[in-house]
Amino acid sequence: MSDSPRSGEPAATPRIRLVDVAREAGLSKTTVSAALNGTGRMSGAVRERAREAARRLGYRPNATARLLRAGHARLIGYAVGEFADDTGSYMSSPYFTQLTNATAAAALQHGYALVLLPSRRAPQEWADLPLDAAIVADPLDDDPLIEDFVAARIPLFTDRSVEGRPGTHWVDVNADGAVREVLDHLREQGARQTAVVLPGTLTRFHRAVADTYRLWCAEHGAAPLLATTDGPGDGPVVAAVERLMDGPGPDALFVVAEATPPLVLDAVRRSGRDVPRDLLLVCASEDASAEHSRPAVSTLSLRPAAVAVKGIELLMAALESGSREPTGALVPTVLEIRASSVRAAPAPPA
Amino acid sequence: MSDSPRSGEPAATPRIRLVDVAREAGLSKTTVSAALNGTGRMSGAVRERAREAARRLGYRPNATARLLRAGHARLIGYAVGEFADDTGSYMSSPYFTQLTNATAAAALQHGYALVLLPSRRAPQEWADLPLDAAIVADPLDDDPLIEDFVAARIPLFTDRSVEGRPGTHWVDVNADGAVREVLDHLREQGARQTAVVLPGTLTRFHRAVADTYRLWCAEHGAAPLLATTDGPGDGPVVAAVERLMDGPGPDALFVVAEATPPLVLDAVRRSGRDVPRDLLLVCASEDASAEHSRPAVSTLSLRPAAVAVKGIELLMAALESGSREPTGALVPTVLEIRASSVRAAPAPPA
DNA sequence: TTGAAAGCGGTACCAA
DNA sequence: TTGGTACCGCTTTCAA
Repeated sequence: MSDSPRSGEPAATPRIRLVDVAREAGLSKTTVSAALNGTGRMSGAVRERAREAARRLGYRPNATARLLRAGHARLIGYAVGEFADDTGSYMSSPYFTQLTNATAAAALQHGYALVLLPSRRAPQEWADLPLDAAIVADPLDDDPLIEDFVAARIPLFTDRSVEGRPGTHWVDVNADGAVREVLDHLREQGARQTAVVLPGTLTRFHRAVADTYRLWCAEHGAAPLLATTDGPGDGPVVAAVERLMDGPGPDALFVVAEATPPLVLDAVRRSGRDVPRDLLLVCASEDASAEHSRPAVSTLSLRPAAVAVKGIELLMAALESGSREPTGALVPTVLEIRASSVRAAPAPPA
Repeated sequence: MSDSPRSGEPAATPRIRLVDVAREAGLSKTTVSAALNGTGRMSGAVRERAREAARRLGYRPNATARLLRAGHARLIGYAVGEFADDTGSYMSSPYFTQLTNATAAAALQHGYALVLLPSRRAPQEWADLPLDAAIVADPLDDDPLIEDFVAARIPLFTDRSVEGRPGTHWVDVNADGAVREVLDHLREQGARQTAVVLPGTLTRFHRAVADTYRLWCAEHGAAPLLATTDGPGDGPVVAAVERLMDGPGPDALFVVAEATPPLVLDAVRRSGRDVPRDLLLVCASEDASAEHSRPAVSTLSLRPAAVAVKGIELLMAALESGSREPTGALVPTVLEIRASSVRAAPAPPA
């Protein structure tokens, strides 16, 4: 119940403080502090004496006290859609895994560490954490978390939905360009009709994809064919593909809902179609398994790592300048063309 | 360069402190603090006056100062093998993704947040963070990170390699039981020889698997057939499986190296074998795609979520009692038997 | 019911 | 070169 070592416990050795070291070394707090931090000017002998005493006592500076003095904790809060939810449907996706990894790496490189936040459950649960900034990946519409951070005037990095608000910084994927690149590519490979599979619950990105898809179809006089999944995960996507393949169907498929590419390939094949002969396939996915299936599956990478790096860059600039001027950037996607979307596979040389 | 608002910047509004609110409300720090925290005894009018002033000024308590007073930050450092490395080969595995998720969720449930740490690069980089405890998932042999935490007397949760050291807590997967369960299952299904695919670089877990495998083979008079991958990721595993399938080969396969199950299935099929007729297959994997392939792939789950929950439990117990008494626990695995490892699939009823 | 003052554990400014 | 002391911002004890 109490923090004081009054209870009848194993009495976790009351932590050694700077004063203890100073007393042991017969020096003052100031001198010992300077000695250990390598600052100040003093004889090598004194410095060594202080260090020796610290070592002997097993002294560890109290990080919180330092932070209080420093005025910042170099800590960035990080929240993702369903993150830290037992279901974890989102975080099992390679996109978010890579985004999280890359964000942590980029932040660390700048001397900041990421704190994993509960995304929805309890609001303001981060209030006790000394956050210098926050990141909300894949925010909901009118995400309360975003409102919280903005209200707290904590520099925030998230998607374009915050564009223009002071203290916010956005990075988004160029959905429009991505969709056009994929559809153009498939058309060049001879596709007459490209069907698209989207998740049932649309994020900003998915809405943009749907819009551009319809637009592109109108521009090219093609009939849009849009399938929607019943939920997240491989199962619903496979089911949607099977539904799409049931009947004459399209001659190209662009699966945007996240799924394991080899599984999509299998689903198409079960309909009796050959890929790429009867159907061209592109998946929006960061899953490395795409390049190891036969045929290898063409993928559209949303480049989570690039999003992370750019976002951290914007955040760092804001943190260093202290400016609340909003900034933002669009990150281009990358289309990796593999065998699954190339109609005329030339005979391999030799 | 400087923290003081001296530079010619947009002068990020000097943060509102408790004293500012007190002055605004015409009260003392003490009273305002009590009012905002809902502690102390005071007239509703005064409390409201304090709150109103805080709201008007947009007051946000300084988390660091609170922590200093509280004596703990409720922060747990978290490091994984190659985590926060641009390569990210490890973290792209569902095992670590789920382990991380579940750990964060469990910690959060106890009021602690996870801080993502750089695993190898710079030692002691966490020294500036007010960590109450640390977690090292998948430590290296004689991991320097572990030595650091132990030396710093920070309660640590990792694998069994630390067994018995004060202040450490371990949770491990029951590798021995897992291997026996899988091999027995395959044997019951008629397998005469089960080959095993392991990663090239063996972790504690993989070494235990190899040992038990050899032992089991000796006990059952079977010839061990062990293949090793050239590196992490799907590619090398697929290559290893292809090598194994080249020739007469075994009649069952237990893939322990992490790979996308449908890809393994495909690799086996390319050798002309049918699964499960010609070859029974079990993969050690947390990948959900296993249940959506045709046939669905049997998996051995190492239960990262259970490991996380148990580990956090041990850590919390230690943190609450202040005891440095080492603790530990073994978590059982789960074998999900699906079509890929059941030889005689009975005709479905009706 | 309210407030003054003493810390929490360091760091940094000066004076000696 | 070294040490005294104020201070980071908040909570808490205790006296008024």
